[in-house]
Amino acid sequence: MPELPEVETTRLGISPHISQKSVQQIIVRQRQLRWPIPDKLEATLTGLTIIKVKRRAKYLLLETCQDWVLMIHLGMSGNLRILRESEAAGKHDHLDIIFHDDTILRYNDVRKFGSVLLIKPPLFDHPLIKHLGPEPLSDAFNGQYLYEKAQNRKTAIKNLIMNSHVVVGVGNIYASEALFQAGIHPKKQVNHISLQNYMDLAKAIQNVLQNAITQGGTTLKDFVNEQGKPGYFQQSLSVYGRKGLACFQCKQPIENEKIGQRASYFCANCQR
DNA sequence: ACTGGATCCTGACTGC
DNA sequence: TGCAGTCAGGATCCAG
Repeated sequence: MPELPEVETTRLGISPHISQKSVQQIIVRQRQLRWPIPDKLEATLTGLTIIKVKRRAKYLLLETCQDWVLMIHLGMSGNLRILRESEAAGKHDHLDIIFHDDTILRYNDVRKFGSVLLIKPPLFDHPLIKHLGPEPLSDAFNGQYLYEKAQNRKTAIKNLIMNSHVVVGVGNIYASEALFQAGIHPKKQVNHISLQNYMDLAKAIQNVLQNAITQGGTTLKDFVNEQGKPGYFQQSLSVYGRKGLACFQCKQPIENEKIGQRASYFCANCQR
């Protein structure tokens, strides 16, 4: 399930195959995703050239030569692949974008939680982007920032860092991993955490995400890159999915509890 | 303004 | 073997 590293891996993977190419044809097989694929997509995008593939949070932004941007979210089970030649569409292959040189960008999403939308700049005004927090790997995100965001709240720390209005791109897996790395219990109330702990946590989040990007995304569920190949990050997970197994630091069993409706993994001994 | 819960969907897995 | 129930998970929406 794509988190920020998977989306970035996808961006880096598809960009060289579709940049500076013009759209020749679009095939939509299923319009009903998180939001319906707009009816005007085919007429609007056909003939336009993709200039650049950018990313904001977990949204991929395909900028065109005109005033349109194709905004793609992979939801939880979505993936984009590059095909060199036509290949029979599978059950959940909802969209093909075919370029003038026959390269195909194919969108697949089993659970249909993703979205494909057409938007106009300025992007920061778009309702889905307007209220997003800073990118975790940017200078705007640091311990001081997190500390300030926490002051008037009472929620559990794991909920805070997974809130995309606070910071984007930290999903369920990497939230558990970062909290373990920082030695903070996922249920700890956000206004009871010191500035020093927030500085450690911000660093841990950046460290976990950067490592995952370097390694090409996690393959824990069904993530595949632009070539349909899995990532390799799962070997590096310290707590996620390790319920009952020995903590790598202290050998106590890893615990599993629901926090904010999400499965959470932690070491009650190392994380306080 | 903030919080927790419900919600969208399908496939994998568990238990009877 | 079959069937029902549970779970996974991003992010929005809604009610309190």
